[in-house]
Amino acid sequence: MPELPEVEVTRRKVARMLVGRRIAEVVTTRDSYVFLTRPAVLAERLRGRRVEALERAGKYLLARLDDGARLLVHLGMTGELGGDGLPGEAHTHVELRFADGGPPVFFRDVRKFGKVQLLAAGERSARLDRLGPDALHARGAELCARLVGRRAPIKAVLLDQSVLAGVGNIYADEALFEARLSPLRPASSLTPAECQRLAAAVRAVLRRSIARGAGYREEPDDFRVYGRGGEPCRSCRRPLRRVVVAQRSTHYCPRCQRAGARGASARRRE
DNA sequence: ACCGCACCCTGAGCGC
DNA sequence: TGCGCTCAGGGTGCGG
Repeated sequence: MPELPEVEVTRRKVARMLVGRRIAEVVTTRDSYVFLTRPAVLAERLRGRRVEALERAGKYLLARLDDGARLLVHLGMTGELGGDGLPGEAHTHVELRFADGGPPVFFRDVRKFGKVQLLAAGERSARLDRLGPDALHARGAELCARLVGRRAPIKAVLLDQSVLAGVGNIYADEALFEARLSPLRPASSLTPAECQRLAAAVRAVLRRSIARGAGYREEPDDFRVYGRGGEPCRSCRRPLRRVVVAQRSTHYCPRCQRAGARGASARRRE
């Protein structure tokens, strides 16, 4: 579930309970899909380390440790990081206990699509290296450059983390609506002006969501098109459409987001 | 290099 | 109540 806004809100919240504290003990469940670093190794290397900072790269969280190592966490679809978990609660995979005796921090993930990995000091991560520019600071020219040669629908390409890191299914739909671009447009057909519009829309929808405190508690009303197939468009009142693009549900207004945004009607006005 | 698809895992909601 | 089905906001890896 978490896209960039949820991850950023989590980062800000968890930074307060993590940064500056020394890890005394690590409790994990048995090895599973979520552990890119074996639980025993993770526990051994984290013990005694102090957390210097909690950073975000796209949808990844990175806890920087005092020995230069980094703890990488991805929340997948259902991952949660926080201090309000119960020890031994189902789906809790990691519990960090601290030397100060204060409240522990938990990593939970029902579906186990999340990931935990310890990167040694200076160790590179192919996952991180793959990421494009952070979507929160998307720039039109950068976006445009990455759409060259991409014939897939712009919606599908926006989900590619090497294009813009952090955009997921919800905010891809929201940004395309805001930019008045059809999700079905071949990515490479976007003009520089449209790339600018889209980059600005991506930044805007992400920032608004962070400001609202993005999360599961978000009001359905906060989304303009996502999950609203069949409902009237807020702009033109005609029904929104739900289609499947890149195996993901995709919501848009066929009238406000025309496939030929640079089509006949747009050209006629020029 | 790009694209579509299968797959990873669990729970919620729905029709019967 | 229970069963079987579909769906879910993540990413990777494969073959074409």
